[in-house]
Amino acid sequence: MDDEKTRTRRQILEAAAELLEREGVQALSTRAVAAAAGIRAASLYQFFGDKDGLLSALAVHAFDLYLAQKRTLPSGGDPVDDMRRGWDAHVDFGLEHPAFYLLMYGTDRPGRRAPAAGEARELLMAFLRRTATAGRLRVPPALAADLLFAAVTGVTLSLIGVPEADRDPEVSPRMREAVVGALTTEAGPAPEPALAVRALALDATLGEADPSALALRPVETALLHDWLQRLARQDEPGPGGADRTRHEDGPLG
Amino acid sequence: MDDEKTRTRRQILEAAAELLEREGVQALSTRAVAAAAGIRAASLYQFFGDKDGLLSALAVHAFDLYLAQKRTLPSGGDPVDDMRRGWDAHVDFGLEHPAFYLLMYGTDRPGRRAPAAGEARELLMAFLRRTATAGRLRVPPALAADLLFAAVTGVTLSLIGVPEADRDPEVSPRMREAVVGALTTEAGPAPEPALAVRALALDATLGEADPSALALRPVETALLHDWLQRLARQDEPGPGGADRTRHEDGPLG
DNA sequence: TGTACATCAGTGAACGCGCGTTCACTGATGTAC
DNA sequence: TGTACATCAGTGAACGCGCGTTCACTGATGTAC
Repeated sequence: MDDEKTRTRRQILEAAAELLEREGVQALSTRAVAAAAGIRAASLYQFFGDKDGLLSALAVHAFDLYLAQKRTLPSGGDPVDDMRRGWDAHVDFGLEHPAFYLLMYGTDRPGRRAPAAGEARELLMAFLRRTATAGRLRVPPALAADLLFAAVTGVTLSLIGVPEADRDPEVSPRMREAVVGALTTEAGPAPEPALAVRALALDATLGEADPSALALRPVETALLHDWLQRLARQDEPGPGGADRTRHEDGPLG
Repeated sequence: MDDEKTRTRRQILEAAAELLEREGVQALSTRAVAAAAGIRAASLYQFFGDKDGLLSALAVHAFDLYLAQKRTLPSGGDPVDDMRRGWDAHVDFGLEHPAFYLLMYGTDRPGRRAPAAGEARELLMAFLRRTATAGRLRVPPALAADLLFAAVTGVTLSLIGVPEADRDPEVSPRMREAVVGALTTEAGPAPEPALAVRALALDATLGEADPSALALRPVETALLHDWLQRLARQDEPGPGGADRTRHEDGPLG
């Protein structure tokens, strides 16, 4: 019986998803979703509480699809290659399911991000911490996550906004390489890793260690984290060697 | 009398703009806008035809503000520095006027971009063609425009979605430098400009020349344009020298 | 200068619509004796 | 096995609301004679 209810719930969500992809977000009235699912609008309230609950459940459903697709990616050992694959998978998902993507990452209501987006970010952060531990990250994982997020959603949303025939297929790969190049270091035993990279790798490793097993007291560890992050931000070689000094203290930084 | 009508129209738009910034897009009902402007909802139909006309006029108004702010930027001669200043002005505008920005670049209705956005892109393209003529662009202007647009809107929208206190001030400058580095070449008389840069500079200069003054026939000129663009895309030094070969033929390109 | 008329921006009231939501109910299913 | 009862998913109808839009009208303004 409970199984049956779960199954009905899933069927409603699948009908709503189909409607969403076919006619867009604004076609998702309670009546339209109910009709698509073959029930009455009033019945939705037993499953989802109210319309917001329905939309949230739909966003979770969308993230499930997204993460399921991502999970099929083979991990090729090299974290930077994994980053590229993750980028491409993200953009592909957005272009294959634009309505879902807009529900997940669109800007209807900024700040009111789907809660499931938090989980996706946590997965990204975990990946970036591992990358930092491997000494392949130039910047702190949180900053890398912000930059990757901004770049990949910017690319995907702008491609979605353009008719398929008019899309320049180079936009995504070029942005990907520009960002990957700015965030990561070369593979191999790095002939003399920079100070920042070493600080970051240590910081990430420290963060994963059991606090009670460290030779430092908590307050000392916290201070060390702070110092390492400051070192990490201090001297990273910029991509392409562009002159950044004149702009580092602009209105945003 | 016509002046007076124009003035009233402007006052309605300013009231609508204030309402938009104060309460968001969805507060913009015809009744609410009319009340804010001190008139009746029915009167709006004399000025704007219908609600869509009001919103379009509001988007135009927003772009006017945006371009007015951009026009105050001093041009420092160097096109790459101008590109940086333009980036910062864009992000600043978005963070100062988030509701306007969402109306202009948000993703409520992908594809249904405000027509005024086309003018803004044309300004960007003109700037990028000049940059290419100066031999400072690594890629064709249209591709550069796509990349700049995707990156700067991605950064701005993602910053808008985060509470002001939680924003990392490094996100925008770092993305800016990554993209500027990927799109442009170093200043100075470039000790041996790459083939791509020379091809692009020639292509841009050709595009600005009077066709009848050229020694080539139209069909020859068109073919030359094509060849130059192919050369331009063939060998650009990637930022940071990241290994791109394995990914160039991915699902997107 | 004064009067009759035309113009038209703006009004007030109402229309019909789709929406989210509520609620008493029905009828099938499961349970207790 | 049979009967009476409890449960509850789903129903049908209605509620009130805010919305975009329409339209006959008003009254101030400008114009022609």
